[in-house]
Amino acid sequence: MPVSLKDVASVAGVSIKTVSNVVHDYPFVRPTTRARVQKALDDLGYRPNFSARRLRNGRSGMIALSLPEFTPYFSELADLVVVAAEERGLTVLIDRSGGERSHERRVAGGIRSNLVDGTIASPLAMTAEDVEILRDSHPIVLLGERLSHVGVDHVAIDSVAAARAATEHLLDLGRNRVAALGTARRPAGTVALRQRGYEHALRARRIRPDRSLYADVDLFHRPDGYAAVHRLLAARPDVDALFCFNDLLAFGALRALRECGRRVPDDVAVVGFDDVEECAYSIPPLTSLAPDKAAVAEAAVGLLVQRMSAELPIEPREVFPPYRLMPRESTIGS
Amino acid sequence: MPVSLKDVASVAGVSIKTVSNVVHDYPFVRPTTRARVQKALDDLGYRPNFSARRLRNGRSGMIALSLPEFTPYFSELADLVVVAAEERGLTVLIDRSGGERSHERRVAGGIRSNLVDGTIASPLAMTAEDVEILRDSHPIVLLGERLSHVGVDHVAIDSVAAARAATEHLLDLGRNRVAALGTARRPAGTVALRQRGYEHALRARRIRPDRSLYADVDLFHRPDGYAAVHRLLAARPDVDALFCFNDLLAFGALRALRECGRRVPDDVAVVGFDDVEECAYSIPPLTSLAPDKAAVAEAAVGLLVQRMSAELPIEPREVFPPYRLMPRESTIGS
DNA sequence: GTGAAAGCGCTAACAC
DNA sequence: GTGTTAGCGCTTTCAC
Repeated sequence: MPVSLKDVASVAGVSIKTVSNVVHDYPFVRPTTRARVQKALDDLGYRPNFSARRLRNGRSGMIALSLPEFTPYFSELADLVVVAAEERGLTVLIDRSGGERSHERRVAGGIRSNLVDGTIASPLAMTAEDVEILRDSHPIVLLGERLSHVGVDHVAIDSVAAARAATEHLLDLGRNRVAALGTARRPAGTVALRQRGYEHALRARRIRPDRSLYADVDLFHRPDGYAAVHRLLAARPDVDALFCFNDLLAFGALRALRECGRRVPDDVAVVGFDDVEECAYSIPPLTSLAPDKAAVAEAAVGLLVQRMSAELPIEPREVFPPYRLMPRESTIGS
Repeated sequence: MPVSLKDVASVAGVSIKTVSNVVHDYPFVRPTTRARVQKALDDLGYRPNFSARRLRNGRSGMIALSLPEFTPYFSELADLVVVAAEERGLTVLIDRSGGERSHERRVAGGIRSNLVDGTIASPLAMTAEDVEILRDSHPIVLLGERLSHVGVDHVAIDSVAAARAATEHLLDLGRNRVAALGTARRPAGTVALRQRGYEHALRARRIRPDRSLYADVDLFHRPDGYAAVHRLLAARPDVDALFCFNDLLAFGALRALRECGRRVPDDVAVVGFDDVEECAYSIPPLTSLAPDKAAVAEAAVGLLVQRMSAELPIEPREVFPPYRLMPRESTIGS
């Protein structure tokens, strides 16, 4: 049975305002009154009604974090976003969009816009137009590079440079048949950028990108990496290195390589992307391109908070958090 | 700029009620009126204010899912809970408690109680008393066995029987120095139950549980399994099997075993618990006790929905979803 | 078919 | 120091 301020007020024999004052630690309340009200509060088990509060003052103190799914990378990121938000007194409402455009749209600016004060979204399927519509009505910060230049705040590492660094690490090892795992028939967003970085690295060494070394996938999960590497090895048994566009693909790849009798890194060196915790425990441990996830989370929350509390419109900003390569045994042996 | 029903009404030249009727697809609205209102709705970009709606009709259509952290098991479970809830038209607000008691209490029945219609919580630190206080004021369903018999709905596989089955699998393989990885100085909750299942299995084969085969941990993460197995091997180099209380511990264990030159499963067979996706991709793939996670999620949401919509108080119920052992190469070779 | 108005619980401006 | 009151946006009788 919900208890309202009014209930407490009548029990304590004071007005609703006095109860409100006590609840909000308003200093100018006579100590005896305060004690009496506090007792009534405790006895009745009063708890503020957030909907009413939000309706009244227009803020909920909550932000939404919309993620396609709870894979390791997004889980680790969510953890950090929650922490960063808590430091600012904000509660995070986490939403799993399933990568569906309709859901992403709804979440980002629609249904929730009157529930949360702002949204951090990692869109998979949302289009630039979707975002355009939303951004004026609701503070929003985008994670990942898919919709760059769309006029909203943006947080993502420089994917091209990072992919290039990962590929160069393999080339520096003397490998010259480096495959790219995670490409797509019609590359877009993140995939396109990582592919570009890979190609830049090759070209800088005067190596011609070779279509037969591109392993396409539908999703970025372990089974996709597994299946793609089996196909790749059938077509190009001479491959000597693998740049995987994320770690899950790499884990699937490690398994496929092992099944095909390839030693890692002796026969094939493997680099992943994201540096999820699992990298340190795979066999062999996976060298991975590590985005500074804490910096990503911090930047996203920071930008969003600024935007939420801004009086005037803010120019869209772009933040590129740092990254670094974490070398492990999948490339440098043990 | 938020648009209210009133705004739409004045633009469409009708009353607020008519707009509401259109928004709610109330059938008895003259088509011409409906069209005019719909146009105003679209032009102004009306979106309902959820706080107001909730304030008015007492329900938010949201449930909270409170998890200690976003580890693989909880992430997979969260995915399934979101899906199960969506099927019932509910939105899930996911909360990361960090395993802190104060946070768990707040979430479970406190701060959020007026924001969500019910809560599914997987408590790590919450005590029985905490739950007692909350359960009458707020629909709640608990995941995991830690607080059994506390008078609230409960969903958890039979941990004792499941742990026993996992241990028996190792014994059936002819191993007789089976260590338990994941025990604690002061076993409680899940740990106590899994330990008991392990001991039951041993005793049924007339094997005396041996303290030196208990590998204690602080947390259930990969590094804890890794460190504990290094200690275990130092003390008991003759161990020939490992029952790990969760998969992450097992992944840490696999790595430690490999570093110590133990072959899996030839020298040491390893069983995990939870059957997270990673099991199929570890090297070797990990045999694991697989709770039916979809059934857990389904049961949790189902119980909660019943409770939320109940007129009369419901007796606390306990649901034990099925589980099964998923044999893989970490015990049965390849 | 549509309109007017009360009231959900809260906050804040304004009285006293 | 404390009380009164308007009104946030919505739903829902109850009139018309």
